[in-house]
Amino acid sequence: MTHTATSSTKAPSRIQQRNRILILDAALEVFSRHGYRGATLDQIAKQAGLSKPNILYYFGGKEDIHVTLLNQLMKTWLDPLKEMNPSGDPIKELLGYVHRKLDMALELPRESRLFANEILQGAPRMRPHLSADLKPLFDEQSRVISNWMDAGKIARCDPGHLLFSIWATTQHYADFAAQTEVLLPEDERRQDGASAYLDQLFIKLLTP
Amino acid sequence: MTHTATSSTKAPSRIQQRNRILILDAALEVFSRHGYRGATLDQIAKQAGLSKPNILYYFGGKEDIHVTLLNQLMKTWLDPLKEMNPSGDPIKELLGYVHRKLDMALELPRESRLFANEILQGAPRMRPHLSADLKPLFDEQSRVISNWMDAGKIARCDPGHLLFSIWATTQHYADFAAQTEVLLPEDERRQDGASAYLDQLFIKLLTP
DNA sequence: TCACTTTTTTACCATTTGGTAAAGACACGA
DNA sequence: TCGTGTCTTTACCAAATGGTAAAAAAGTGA
Repeated sequence: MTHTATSSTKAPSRIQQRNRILILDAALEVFSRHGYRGATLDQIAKQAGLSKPNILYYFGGKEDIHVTLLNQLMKTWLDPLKEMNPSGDPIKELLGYVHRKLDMALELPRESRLFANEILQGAPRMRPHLSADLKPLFDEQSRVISNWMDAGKIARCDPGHLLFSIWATTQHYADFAAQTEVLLPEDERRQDGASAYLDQLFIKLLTP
Repeated sequence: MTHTATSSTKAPSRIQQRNRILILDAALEVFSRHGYRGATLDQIAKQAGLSKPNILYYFGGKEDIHVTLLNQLMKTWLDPLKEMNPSGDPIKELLGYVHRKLDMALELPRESRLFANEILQGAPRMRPHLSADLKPLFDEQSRVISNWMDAGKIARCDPGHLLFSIWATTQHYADFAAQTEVLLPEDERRQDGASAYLDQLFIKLLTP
């Protein structure tokens, strides 16, 4: 067998685990900055502190690394949305979601940019995931929000566009950081500002 | 002289104008999809229907094309923000801005993606522009909004984050179109939905 | 310690990529 | 129709890129 690394037969060794993580971390850095086409194996290798052939010992190729990263991302990316509890207090649940999303954007900006890059490029490698994983969750949570509106617990608005606006406003702080860094003086750049503003924005929208 | 095309000496001929536009249009298509590093001159040449050396007859190189595109973009990109009138009705002015931005995102998605790509990559070629052109305008309009709040004409909130959220929500419809296409059924994908939702969102935020 | 497996390195390779040189084709006024 | 400047093509290049083969080195269990 060419390389055992590809998930198949037996348990991965200590060193295998370490290096795969090293590579994926380096790849995340590079792919999230330059997109799939713009990233090179040499960049990833250098960032990981390994040689290019060594990287190809652990992964089948450039695309394999990218796909692995995307699969991994899809899990963590959807988690905050799943945590929304239909029987909780609607406004609290939605604001909680906003905060989890904002925290994620600020703590995992590379993941956010990786996602943004993939979508910007037309989601060539991710569309199946979007249909299979995101779409059902999106529909389900849209229905939950709709039910809250029907029950008069929150003001009526389009649930889909509501979710879009939550994604847009939170991810903006990760994806457009290069812009906000220019526009906001350093002392105004803390999380508090964004967090307080988004609270205000969505509380006003949702309060009946 | 190697090529007269570089803006210097004399007036550009008919064919020169046509081909430069052809090239810039093709480059916009390619750069906006793949980012600077991911785009290739061959792709641009093919898209433009010209040979690669022919393209290099009109532009100094790959970077020259990208920079030209970015300069061009900066103008049209800032226009909607400039049109906000300090002595008009605040809510009407701000909603007008939201609509102009949304229209632009929907009519010029390639420009929006070009911008997003550049910022995602850390704005390596655009940071000077941001500081020189966007920052002053951002500060000025933030002050205008602040004054409206001081006068009690709109509810108080952070003007900077307000502008961020307008940018985020409107550009989302261009930059993340690949995602919304998966999530929204075709008949719900018209502009009306987004437009009505954003109206609601920002009216509620701004009404005192 | 020794055989055997896993990991890493060295040396390549074909293709792609940004870019150039120079010869041709073309337009157009005199 | 001819000459001169504009535009386009052909034929290249050196470097970068994704990837491979095979040998060398490092581990590892008996």
